[in-house]
Amino acid sequence: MMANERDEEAGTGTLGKAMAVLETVALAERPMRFTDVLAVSGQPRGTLHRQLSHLVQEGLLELRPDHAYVPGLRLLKLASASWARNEFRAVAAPFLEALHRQTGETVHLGVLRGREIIYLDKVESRQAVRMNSQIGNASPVYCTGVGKAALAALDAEALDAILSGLELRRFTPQTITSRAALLDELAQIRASGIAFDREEHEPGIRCVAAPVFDAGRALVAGVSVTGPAYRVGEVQLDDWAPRVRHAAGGIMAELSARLGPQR
Amino acid sequence: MMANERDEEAGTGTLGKAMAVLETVALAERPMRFTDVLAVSGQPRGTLHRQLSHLVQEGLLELRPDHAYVPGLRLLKLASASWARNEFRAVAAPFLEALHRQTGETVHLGVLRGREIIYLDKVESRQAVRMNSQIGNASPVYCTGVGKAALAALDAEALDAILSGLELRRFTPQTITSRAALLDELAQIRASGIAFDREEHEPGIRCVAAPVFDAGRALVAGVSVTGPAYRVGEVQLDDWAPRVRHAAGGIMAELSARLGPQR
DNA sequence: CCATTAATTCCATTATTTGGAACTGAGTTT
DNA sequence: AAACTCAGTTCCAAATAATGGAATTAATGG
Repeated sequence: MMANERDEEAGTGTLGKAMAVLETVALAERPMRFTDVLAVSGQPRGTLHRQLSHLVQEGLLELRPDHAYVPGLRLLKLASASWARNEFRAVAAPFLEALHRQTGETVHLGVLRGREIIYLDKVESRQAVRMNSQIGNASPVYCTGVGKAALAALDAEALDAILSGLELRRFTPQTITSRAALLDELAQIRASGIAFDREEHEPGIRCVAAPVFDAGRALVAGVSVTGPAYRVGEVQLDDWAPRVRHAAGGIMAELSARLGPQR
Repeated sequence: MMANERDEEAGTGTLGKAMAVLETVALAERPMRFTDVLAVSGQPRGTLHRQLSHLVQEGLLELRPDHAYVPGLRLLKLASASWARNEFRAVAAPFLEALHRQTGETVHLGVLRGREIIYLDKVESRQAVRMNSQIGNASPVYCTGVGKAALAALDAEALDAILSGLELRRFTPQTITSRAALLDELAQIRASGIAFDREEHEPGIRCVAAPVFDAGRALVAGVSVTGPAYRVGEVQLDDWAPRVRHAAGGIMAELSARLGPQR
């Protein structure tokens, strides 16, 4: 109960510890003050204080006049470059747009990182929600379309490494919360090449996804079309499935064509 | 000529050096290999190699099979949180949208960070360019509307600190490249509360901007409306100026109302 | 296959981080 | 007003991690 406080990487080395502190603060729901960080970081006062000071000095955090630490702008600058120059994203973009044109709904591209899905890109259905709040967002693997698609592309060993110790938290009544049921589902996804999310993560949100992977680049990802349940029925999802699979196939083909040869 | 290779922060401390390396790689136009980084980092082989390894281990960089270092996904995750939880952005968002509705053109919110403007948000004119490629982007202060607006909000001392040693590189025939001319321009902006960018940064792009600042929060920023020269004449810019100034005023009022009291 | 360049590993030296404790200063209670 | 509390900051000897020159191994290409 207290062992998995920072279960991803345990923050080894000076940089690792600094990043652990940064992540704690940056991902916190609300601004944290020194004592708040101290409570969860498990580090001595002096040490933590210096780490925070260094992070502030580097522009990764900002210290507001009211002593609250908030994420700094340097992160944005770095991430912007990281996004703009991401080759995988660039290769996939036209396929995402095509898929959006065909379906009219929101299209996502998500990559597996550790035990999470990170959304790399999206094409919005309209500008309703207005922003790529989603890009860079981390979501669970086991209850999102993209996540399950990505899991299905893994070999047994890699899959086990991710699932072992992963808590299958319930988000909605449909969330898969048993390991056995998840493995069944993944087998089905492997067979059909298609993953569905039937309101398993957010109530009222459905989605069809297909895996995208590339052994040479050790890349495991997924594409999906997402829509509100009132507009997108299960029949509609089935109908879109081939297009989603086709887009995924196109991305993979393009990947090996564009990036493979020169490997 | 070789002194200002890393002129912003000189990367002191272990974290600072690591960040300097990260920035070098993340902001590079193209993927860098070990030797490429070595050439510009000015550090011994062993040292640099370990630093890069640590960055890879932390997910801030990725090492591709072809030995090229590329920005890692963890940056996106951190930046996404940083963006989503930024209070200033949240306060400004409705004003940006109003400005977009009034003008129909692209609206930007940019913040001064060091000697650069970092774009915090934008509302696109249409989905032509499709993505917030701009968000997190760093642009020069002296030849963008938002940048000049922000500079005009600074006191003499702060302004001097930024301008001293800043190279006024020419981007277009209209770029202001003399310090004196820039100071004149800033005086004019201070007087009128409005900054123009008359194709000074990118040919064919014009913009009106107004400063947004808050002494209490040590925040210096700007809002702008940007459009292509063929569609947006100088008369049009003049016409929009009051609205832009009004939006900037609204943001400042809201800032002190929402965040001021509880300081 | 050999020559050459690039990438990685090694390890004694050096610099930085560590962490317990003491200090400061603002706000609160007696 | 003095005593108390709590959050934040500073200090410094000991422990730890980073440094960097040189040797080793892997990749490239002629």
